[in-house]
Order: sequence, then structure tokens, then C-alpha cells
Amino acid sequence: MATHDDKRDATVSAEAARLRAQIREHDFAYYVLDDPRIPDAEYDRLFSRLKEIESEHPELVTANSPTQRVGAKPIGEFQEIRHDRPMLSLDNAFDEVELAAFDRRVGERLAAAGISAGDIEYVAEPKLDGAAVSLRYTDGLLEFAATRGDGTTGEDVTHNVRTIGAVPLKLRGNSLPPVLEVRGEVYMPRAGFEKFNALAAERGEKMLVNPRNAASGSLRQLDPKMTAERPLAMFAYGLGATEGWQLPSTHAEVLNALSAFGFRVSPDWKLVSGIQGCMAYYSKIGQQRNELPYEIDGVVYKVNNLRWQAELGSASRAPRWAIAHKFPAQEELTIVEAIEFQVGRTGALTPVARLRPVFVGGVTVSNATLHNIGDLHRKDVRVGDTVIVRRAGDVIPAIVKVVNDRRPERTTAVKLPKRCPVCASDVVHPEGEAAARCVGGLFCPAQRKQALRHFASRRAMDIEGLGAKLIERLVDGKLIETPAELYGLTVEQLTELERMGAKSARNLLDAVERSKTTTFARFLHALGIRNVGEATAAALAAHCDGLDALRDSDEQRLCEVPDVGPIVAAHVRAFFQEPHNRDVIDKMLARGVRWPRAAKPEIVESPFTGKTIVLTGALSTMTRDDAKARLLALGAKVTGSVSKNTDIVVVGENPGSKLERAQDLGVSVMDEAEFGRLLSSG
DNA sequence: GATCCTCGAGTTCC
DNA sequence: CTCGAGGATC
Repeated sequence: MATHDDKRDATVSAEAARLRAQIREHDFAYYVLDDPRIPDAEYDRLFSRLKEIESEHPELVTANSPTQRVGAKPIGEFQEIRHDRPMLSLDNAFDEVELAAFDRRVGERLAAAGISAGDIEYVAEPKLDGAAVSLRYTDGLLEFAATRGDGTTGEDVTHNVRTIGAVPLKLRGNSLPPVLEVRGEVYMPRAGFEKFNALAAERGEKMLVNPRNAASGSLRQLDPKMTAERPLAMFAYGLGATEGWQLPSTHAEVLNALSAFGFRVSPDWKLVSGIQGCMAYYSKIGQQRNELPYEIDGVVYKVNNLRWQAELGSASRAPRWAIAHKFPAQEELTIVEAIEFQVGRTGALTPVARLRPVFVGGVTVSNATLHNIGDLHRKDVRVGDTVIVRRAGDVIPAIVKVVNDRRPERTTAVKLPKRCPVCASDVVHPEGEAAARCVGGLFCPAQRKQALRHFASRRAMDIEGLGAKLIERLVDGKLIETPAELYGLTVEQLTELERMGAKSARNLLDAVERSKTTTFARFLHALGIRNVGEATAAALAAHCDGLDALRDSDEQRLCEVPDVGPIVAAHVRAFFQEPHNRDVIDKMLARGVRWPRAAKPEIVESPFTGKTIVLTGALSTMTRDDAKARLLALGAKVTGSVSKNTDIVVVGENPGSKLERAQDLGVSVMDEAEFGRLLSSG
């Protein structure tokens, strides 16, 4: 029966080969082309069938089989690998002047060699923030992978690189070179980074600091199983040593050849000409920077002509034919010079780090909030610490983490002050709450000033020109203590202040006068009752028949108002029970603050009526506030965050994360043009 | 009791 | 914008 078995084995072996080819094709489509051809379940089926065959016929297992990406065992330590051709780093240019100097040097050197180049042609591509690797293929099979190391000798990370889906274990194509060394960047896509961290946080496991560290850290795992779980990818960008292969004549052709071999090459590379071309590319990529699916720290320009590259050669550390044009860093190191506590309107104590000024993401940052005492202790930031400051997609600087190795000796953890730094009242920190608070209330000058600022703010009483600075002077000058006194100010009083002439005084009084006529909702909002913001104030105003009714409502009645529960009701009730508050309100009313009963606005039927709408990005024809007001008038509900209850997301210029979230949830999205059309039609 | 959805509050720099 | 927490809902 030997012949029968032979025949069967041959069939099985053929099936295994066929499965491998199929899986390789699907890997290529998925990881390299980013264009999956079959459902995951179907892929899994092919994969488990191959595993099944291989476990029944171990003799059929090949080293480059897709099942062998994660090798058997963790390694003990990294072996050294010497690069046949050194892995050089790149010189940096930080501005146009340095770039022009590079371009000029290239032109001069070529001219010296008798080459008249004119406007030099460069291949421009994004510079990824990851870890550089060199992959050696012999006869089309991945032999080993090494890190850059010192450029001459790197570490053998083959076991880890094999686990990366975008790295072919076997090259595509028919005529494969006997030896091909491919240089590329291993990186972690942003989405993968975020997903990994979300999962790690959920499981209480260690989180990754940023995608860059994540990539190089992942390559230095001893156990390839760990690396396999990291969502890594690779872009190929160049060649090392090659044997038995006819080199193309330009770098652009090299990139195309790498694509043909089955590597993923940056889809954003471009041929540009001269400095103008480079600068145009730089600003275009710079604009896209935050939307790219991976993190970059600049762009790279390489002389396209390979013969010219050879002519230019290399200095000791870096080639003369390429340069990295860096973006301003989005993450920088700096030193914490002090940690202070600010007191907010509600008495909340917020720790703020005063930083040695540092240039991050295009601006100089000197302050960063630490949110609350819990956050401060979790990060354990201390005075004198070196910290990583980030100003990424979001605008607000944040302290990412402390660099522990650089902590000076004899530092102590920051303690929550026992007394308010402004008024010396007690500080309480209720169990289970994030915020610690000064109990001083309006006795505390900080809280009083913040309360007044809130009262005058645009979305409350909208007193033009009355900002933080002026309030500070009015309170310190004992001209006002509560909002009621605002409505009794005189020109004579005001002009006694430093640098306050008759004209400025008149302007302020006019603004105060204008604010007297307002709406019930704005007035309620302006009072600054705890947990009563704009929306809740509007709900209270709509539900209660005037101030007198609201003043005397008990908690049960208040709870009938939508969005009001026992906690908010208690705050509202307590506010109006307080004699001082009643007094201040009465004074304001006596001095002319009023809200003419607005006729219930006729709701115009429109495509937005009854819909829940979220606005994101900047609109060109109106402000977001205007858009919101018009939508409200059409009977729509405007909220701040996208959820599955959202009907429409209106997207302006530079939309934030809300657009992404809308796409995730399948919420319908509308651009400004369409939005404007529907608004005017309604 | 858990989960989802909103709202409120606090914050940075130009 | 982000976090925390109150309210609503299942």
C-alpha cells in the first residue's frame, strides 16, 4: 500500500503548498496593500487547516511557512549582527536655511564631479518615528533581521521581526536576487497603539508611553510571543547590500522594486524638484501630520539618481545625498520648577506645574495642568523632576510622565495643602472624589473673583470688557464684592483706579448697562449654582414659571425638571435658601436686571427639527455658537459629544476626533456646504 | 447595579 | 479638549 500512501502524501503536500501561497497572498493584501480580500473568518479557516496539516505531517513544515511567524521559544539574549553595509543615520535640517545649504552642497559636489544637475530631483517621503531595521533575504527567504545598533553592528531581532505581518517571510516574484538586504522602519500605527493601550488599561497591564518607544521596545522583547501581540508594521525605504541583482538607476525605481518584492512602501512618497519642491512637500505633509495613521518627526529627501548618490558618497556618520527635514518636536523634555495650586470657582484645588519654558509643537510651553491631586500622585511629579511634555493633536500641554533616572536626590512627593493657598480656609478632600476643595466659599477671594468672572462671561451675562484683569482690580480695590455692586458702579469710583480714564469707565458702565436686559436662563447660569451650567439653567428656566416660583420650589418639584436629579436639586434649593444669595439677587433686580418674557419662539419646521446634532471643526461662514443658536431655533438639540443617539455630525475645517467617532458609529456626516444649504432652506 | 450619555468645570497659548 | 460625575435607562 506504499504507493497509495505516497500518493496521499503528495496530495497533502500539494494542499499545504497551496494553502501557504493563499495565506501569503492574503497577508500581502491585508498588511501591505491594506486591502483585505476575504473575511477574517475565511482567513482563519485557511490558517487552521494549514496548521492541522502541519501538525499531522511535521515533515511538511517549512521555515518560511506563515504558521512559523512566532517561533517556538524565547531567546536567552540578543546575538550581534555585523552589517555588510553600515546603517547610517541622517543629517538633520531644522529650517529652510539649513535645507538650502544641503541642496547647495549637493549641487556643488556634483558640479565638481563634472555633473551639471540643475534643479536636483529628490525622492521625498515621511520620516517615521520608529526603529530602523535591516532585513537580509537569501534566495528570496528571510534569513535574519537586525537593528541599527551603532550602525556597524546591530542586534539580531529575527525572531521578533518574523511576527510582523507586513514583513514578507518570502519575497514575491520569479527572479529573486541571491542576496537582498532591505532597510526599513518598524513602527506602531497610531490606531494600533491606542487599541493596545486601551486593552492594557482594561486589564490593568502596563501601558506603552508612545508609538516610537513602543516600536523599538517591542523589537527588544526576548519572547516573540510578546512581540506578536504588538500591532507593529514596517515600511521599506532602501537597500543594503545586494548580490546578483541589477540595481535600478533611481531611488524611485528602488521603491517600486521593493513594492514588487512584496514590501509595504510609504504611500506618501513623491518625486520633487529643488528646494521649492522640498518645501512644498514639507508643508503639505506637515498639514497632514496629525491625520496620518502613524507618527512622523519630519520628512526625508534623497537624491533620486543612484549614480549621483554614489558620486556624493558618505561622510563618517551620514550619507551626503540625503537629509532629514525635522518638524518641531511634539514631545520635549523639560524641568518642573514649581508646583502650585490654583483655586477655581467652586473652590477646587488644581495643581499646576510651572515648567522651564520649552518649545513643543510650535509654541513655548511654560505651564501644564496636573488636573487634580490624584493625577499628580499617580504620575508622582516632583519639583526638580525632568518630565516629558506633549502637545500633540490636542492643543493643551500635558505632562506625559516623569523621567525617573533624572530625578535629583532628596525630593519629596508633593502634598495636598491643608489650607487654601489664597484664603487659608480648610481644604477638604471627600473620599472617592477627584477634587479637593477650599471650604472658604465666597469668603475666599479666589472663588469670589472666579464667580464674578463667570457671571460676566460671554455665555452668562456677557458684560463686554469685564475680564479677569479688571475683576481683579475691582475686587482688590474694594469696589465690588458681589455681582450686585457691578450695577451700582459710578464713573467717579472707577476713575480712581490706576490707568482708568473717563472713557474706559464709561465703556464699562455701558457694557454693564447693556447686560441688564437678559434672559432668565442666562441669569440663572450666571449665578454659578453648583452643577447648574448652561444646559441645566435653560432647562430650569423653561420648566419654572419665573424666578419667584423657582426660589420657593422644593427638591421634589425641582426633580421634575429634565436633567435634574436629587443632587442638582439640593444645590439649587440650598442656593436659594441662603439669605445672602437672596439678598444679592434682590439687589440686582432692584437695580434694573430683568428678562423680558420672550414670546415662545415659533419653531420653524426644517430638516434639523427634532434631530440631535454635533458640530466639529471650524465653520467658515459662521461661528459654532451662531450655528448652535440657529439650530436651536429650528428645534434641534446640539450636544458636545458623538454617541449613537447623534443624528448628524456637521464637519467644518480641521475636524477633531469627533469625525472619527462619527465614522466608527456610522453616524451620518454633513459638510459645511450642505449644512448651509439646509439651514437657509429651513 | 451597571452602563451609557451628557453636562459641568477646568485649562493653554496667541 | 478631557475628565469626572450626575442623570437616565435598562
